[in-house]
Amino acid sequence: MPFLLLKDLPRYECLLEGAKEFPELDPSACVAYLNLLRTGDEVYGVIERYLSEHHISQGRFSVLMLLWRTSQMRCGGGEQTAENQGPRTPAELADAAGVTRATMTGLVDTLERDGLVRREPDPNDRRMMSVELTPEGVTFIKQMLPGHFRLMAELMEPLTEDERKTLVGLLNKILRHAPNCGQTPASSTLSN
Amino acid sequence: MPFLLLKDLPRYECLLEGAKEFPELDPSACVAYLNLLRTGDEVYGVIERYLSEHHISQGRFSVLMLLWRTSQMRCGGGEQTAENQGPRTPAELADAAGVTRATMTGLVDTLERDGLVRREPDPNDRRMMSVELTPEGVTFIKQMLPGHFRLMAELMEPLTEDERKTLVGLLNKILRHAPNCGQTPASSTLSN
DNA sequence: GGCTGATAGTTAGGTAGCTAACCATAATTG
DNA sequence: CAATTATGGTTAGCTACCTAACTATCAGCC
Repeated sequence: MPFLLLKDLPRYECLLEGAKEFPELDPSACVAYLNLLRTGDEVYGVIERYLSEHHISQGRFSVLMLLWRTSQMRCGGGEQTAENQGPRTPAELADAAGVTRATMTGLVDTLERDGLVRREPDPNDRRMMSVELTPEGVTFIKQMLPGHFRLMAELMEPLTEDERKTLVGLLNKILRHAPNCGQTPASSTLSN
Repeated sequence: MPFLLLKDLPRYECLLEGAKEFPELDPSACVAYLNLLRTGDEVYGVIERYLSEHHISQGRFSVLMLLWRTSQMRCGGGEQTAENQGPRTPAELADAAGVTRATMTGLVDTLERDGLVRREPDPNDRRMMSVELTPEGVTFIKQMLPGHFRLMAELMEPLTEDERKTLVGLLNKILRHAPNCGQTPASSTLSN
């Protein structure tokens, strides 16, 4: 899963040099940005390697996890309404996964091809399909999840609990601000 | 640029609940991992929106930046050897960008199609092409870079200089450890 | 009931990533 | 020198993502 990040991050001195020509260049912001993406890329790649050894991609795995959560919610007892049953139609899955319905069609296609999910027509609305884990899919996800969680734990092992909290706090500062970025000033750059 | 991350990150209580069934699940590690990816995803998306408004993808933009850096190195004077000229063949570009040669072929194809780069045969090695920015490509990258840097600065604006240093330090701890992850124990999970 | 607008899932076409294979060329070995 | 190995760039086929368009169905309105 490459970002086409430059494999060797630019050294800080190079960024200082660049700042001479581009006053908009803030070296420490660049360093933070590139390190954030690079680290994300790297950890994502580690998980992806684990999954690909078992012939599944991150995307397909996420669909299985969403469906598994849905099936767990059904087994959890209590009041079940449409809102808290978890995603099960292609549109709901796409929304939860942050991709388009068209993309979800393809993902469910290959999962169905491999026998991990099945599609059923919705009895109440003829436009809709319902996607469910097959028994094989349940077995597969249950086998994969321990290793997946173990790998996540291993990736974060270098950080103490306090450091993790610090990291999450800083990330959330960025995350909350990100949607506001680039709304007006950057769009007018080309009117130089 | 979706990771197929779950759009709504699981709440900490859900992770605690999950830890009952999966002893391998470390809740704070999960939170840190998911927040890292989610934030990276979000900031990447902001830059991507800026670029797509100008009809270019992150990948193609990175190729242009690599080539621009190469051309700058040539103009920098001093001793020029093959090693410090910067990437210019498809293989060198692919290596620097962290993608395969096959992928780079496609990227250069569309950049050439749009008149931003040109391919020249290498005079010394008949297997090789040399990829260079066209004047149009130079103009384009120069127009784009100020806005690109401004956006990076804007994204990191919520953090102070100290916080940025802290973030980078924590990220580097993870980054250095990541290549060691998943080497032996996770592979044996399926022998449960 | 008929019409209009909205929704769901899929298809088509494009880009971007991969692997494997291919052909041409260069380098190495005996 | 001939054979073998290595390298470079591209192609083919696959998956994953997008947008736009399509068909079928549903919902709302008059």
